[in-house]
Amino acid sequence: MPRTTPAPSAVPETAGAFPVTVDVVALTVRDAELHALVVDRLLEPYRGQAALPGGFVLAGETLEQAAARELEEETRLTVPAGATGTGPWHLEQLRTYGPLGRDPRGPVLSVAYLLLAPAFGLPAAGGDAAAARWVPVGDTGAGLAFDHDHILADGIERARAKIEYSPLAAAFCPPEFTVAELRGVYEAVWGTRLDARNFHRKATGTPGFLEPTGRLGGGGPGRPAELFRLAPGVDPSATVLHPPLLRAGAS
Amino acid sequence: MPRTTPAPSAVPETAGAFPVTVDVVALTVRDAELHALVVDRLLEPYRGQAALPGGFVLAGETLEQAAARELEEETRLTVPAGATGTGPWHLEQLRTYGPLGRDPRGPVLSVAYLLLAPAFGLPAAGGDAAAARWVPVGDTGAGLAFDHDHILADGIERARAKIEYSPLAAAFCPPEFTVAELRGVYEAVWGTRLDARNFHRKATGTPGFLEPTGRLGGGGPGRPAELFRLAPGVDPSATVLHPPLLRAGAS
DNA sequence: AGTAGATATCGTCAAACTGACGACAACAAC
DNA sequence: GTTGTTGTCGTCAGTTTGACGATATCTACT
Repeated sequence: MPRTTPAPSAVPETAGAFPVTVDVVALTVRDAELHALVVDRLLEPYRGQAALPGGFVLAGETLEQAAARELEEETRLTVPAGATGTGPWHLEQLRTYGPLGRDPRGPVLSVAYLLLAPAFGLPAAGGDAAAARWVPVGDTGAGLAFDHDHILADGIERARAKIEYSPLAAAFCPPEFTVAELRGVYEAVWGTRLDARNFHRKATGTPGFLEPTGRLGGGGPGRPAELFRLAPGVDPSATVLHPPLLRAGAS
Repeated sequence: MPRTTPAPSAVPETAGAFPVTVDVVALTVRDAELHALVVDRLLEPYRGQAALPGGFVLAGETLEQAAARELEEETRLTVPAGATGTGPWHLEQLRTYGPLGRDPRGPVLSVAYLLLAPAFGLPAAGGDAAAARWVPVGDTGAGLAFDHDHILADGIERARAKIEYSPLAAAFCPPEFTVAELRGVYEAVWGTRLDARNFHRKATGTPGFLEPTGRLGGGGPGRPAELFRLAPGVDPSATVLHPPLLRAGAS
């Protein structure tokens, strides 16, 4: 029964209603290289092609919930609660794409999320995904479905820029880590080499960044390194690194 | 006539469809103070209350088109074409809010845009707005409709952070401007005072930022200042200021 | 055990940058 | 002209940066 007299405070009928998807740019550092998480699509469109994990937002859920659900369904990776806070794992909104010209099914809006994960998160396919794997971002022109190449590039650039001014690089590390591990993250994300001595001085000398645990982390060859954790009470989304850890570049 | 056999490549029926609005955080610098653009709502909900300009995205338009259309309808401010490029006016996506718990009409997604405008843009009410005006952002707790207080705060923080590392402050200025005008933008956006001599040294000494025109801009008392324009070919969205113009702060 | 190789951490030093501020130039108002 | 105001150039000490030497402490191998 169509309602001819809409309630005084209803959404106007001229407004469009759009299907909304979430897509996740999940990044990690494995073997000193930055990797992104991709799945092989099991359904049309782009069936069999690689794509970012993601899917439609269901009624009654938030965007963050949809992002976490789709990620878990398709890759079995579980974002810990409070991953927008301190420590390993970090989930933040990247930006919104669409609705025109990006999905053959019609106008679809996609809200992209950026996830920074430690290397111990190993994916396993599920849901609408035939396979899930980490691929090095160096494999350029990944040939992803939809506009996911573009979204992935935006996510990588966001990550590269953000670790300059925020403690977010620690989101790639386990809860306790050495300065060398942290330096490895910067080197992998930026694709550059950094001087170990200067990096140590800057990282440990930046107030509100690292907190020593007193313990040592051994294992490999060489002198054992001191273990650090993120300084307590830091919001990695806020810009707190003064001075910032700038990428070498124009000057 | 309901379709019982959906096309193989159609949006699944379990997917929700959401009304989508765009809201614009428009900022300008007037009388050495940062101002935001607000309108008084003519329609329910929140009728009569102040809000950010914005409205529903219509079928067939992009988000940027919807943002520009709503801004023009409600405030008569026209965003010049290519405002995502160099020069005065700058429009960029801020982030997406919702869909739960932010609109009494139900789940509505809102894509917020950030507009940086020169002071010569004067609004006039129209469309669904009873009034349109610039209000100083210092008037805290503006009491805007929906979650617009939150969106406005996010937009202001984005602007404050972005002028540190990008030439975006010039988006508040006319096409040609003096170093003092530019300094006034920084002082207004950050709410601080800057040393004119050191600012002049940094602004003119940063490669890829300012380009002298050779002409002088006179008028007021004191020695006439040299006119500059933005260096050609800069993408204000890209991080190009090396070293950045950091806010004074922790150190 | 002893040595070689690797890594972590601390120092040193010159160049660049920053913030505070003096000095002078070039205008308007009187 | 004198005064007040603003723009631009210099100076100077303290800080930060980048390059790199030196030493500590581990593993691996002979």
